[in-house]
Amino acid sequence: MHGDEKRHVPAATVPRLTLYLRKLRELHAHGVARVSSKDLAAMIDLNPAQIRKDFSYFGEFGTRGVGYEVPRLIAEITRSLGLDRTWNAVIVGAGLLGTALARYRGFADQGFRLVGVFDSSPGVIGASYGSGRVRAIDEFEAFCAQERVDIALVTVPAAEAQTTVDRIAAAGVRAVLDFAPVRVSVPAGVIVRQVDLSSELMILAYSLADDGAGGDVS
Amino acid sequence: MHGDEKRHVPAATVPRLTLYLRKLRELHAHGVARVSSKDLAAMIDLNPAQIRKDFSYFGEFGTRGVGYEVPRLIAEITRSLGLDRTWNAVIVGAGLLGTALARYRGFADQGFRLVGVFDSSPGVIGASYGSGRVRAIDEFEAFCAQERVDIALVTVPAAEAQTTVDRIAAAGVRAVLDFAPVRVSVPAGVIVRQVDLSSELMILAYSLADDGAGGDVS
DNA sequence: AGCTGTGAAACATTTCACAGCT
DNA sequence: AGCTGTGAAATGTTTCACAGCT
Repeated sequence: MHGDEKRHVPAATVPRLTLYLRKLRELHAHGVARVSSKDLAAMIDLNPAQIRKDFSYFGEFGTRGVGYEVPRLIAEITRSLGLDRTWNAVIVGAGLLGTALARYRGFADQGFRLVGVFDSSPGVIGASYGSGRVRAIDEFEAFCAQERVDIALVTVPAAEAQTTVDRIAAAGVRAVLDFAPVRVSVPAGVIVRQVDLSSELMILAYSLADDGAGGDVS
Repeated sequence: MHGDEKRHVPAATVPRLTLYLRKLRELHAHGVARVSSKDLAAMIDLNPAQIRKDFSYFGEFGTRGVGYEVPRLIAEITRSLGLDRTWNAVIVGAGLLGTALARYRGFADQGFRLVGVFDSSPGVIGASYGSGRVRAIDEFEAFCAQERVDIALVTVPAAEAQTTVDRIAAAGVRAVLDFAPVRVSVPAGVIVRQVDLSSELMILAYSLADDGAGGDVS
């Protein structure tokens, strides 16, 4: 209230900030200069108070009676999310999904830089993926010692996920996005998020089976 | 309490059921016949009461003093999630991600059957993706009239996501898994879930930037 | 008059703690 | 003695409602 005291940010707020940022960039691209929480809420289908409260955990970005300046708000959320810098990412596992992600431009748009792709299979090592070549996983530790790696995207088969993540954590990488359909455990200080296709399909199945409709599980 | 009255299932319970199911199948494959909520909780890193309460929304599956029979529990959760039948899925958008998903076996393992892949680009239509060929999106409505389609996985570019989903919903498909980084709106009765890579990366960036570690946002 | 920022109320979810069965 | 099933308490999140600024 009186300075830069660190407020406690609810876990549910952070994913919403990414939605706000995306919509605000879109508004900015369309030349919109100002927006109110009411307007933004209508666009994202949320309660306006939710939006104001989410912002309030990071500061006071608006003007009473007026609303929020779009560029200012973009800058503040960008900073709040830690996107005012570049994060280096690697992909471990150059299978179908791994190579699809490696070729996906739109990484860089958001301040994420793909600095390497690794695999253990000799048949894949050396293959080209757009801007580089797949490296052997055995080079991973040496690579990390040379180049800072902030985030690892893990796209190895389920059976290899845990040992892969162990290795990644041991090499000092502190954030993992796991696409394998297994929960992995990590030492304290390492964050894992999981993107789980079969889980998502099952949740949809539940909603379909449960009732004719609106069984929303989001 | 006295029959098959439909209890209200919290939205947060359903994703956890998929985790239980996966772990139970693993236990079953390893020949484990019984498990207690305490043991299962330790494996998934959850509170035992959470697990018991999640189950309780669907019935009483355990035996006091003993625990849960693994096969029985698998059967009950499978049924509760609506996985005691086959669900037909299509992929719309045969780009990098779409084709990677199309080739991904492990769909069928879970009772999901990929019955078609669609795209609008002449360069891609007719291309083979393992068990079939990419169809023209213009055939989509006719296809849906012929074959039941329960779930559509949308892997088109962001700019086309909304019109694609409109078309899918109009064709009578009631569940969508959207991989495009835009929130789409749908008529009532249609369920959308979003898998959002850049949002996930931003959430990881927040956790990394925020503090040295444990800034868990899951 | 209009919109933000925020305590307080309403609602949802998780965890505790224990009665009740085996 | 051990473990489930579940009310009740604790915790977390969303929404309301309004004071305070422009």
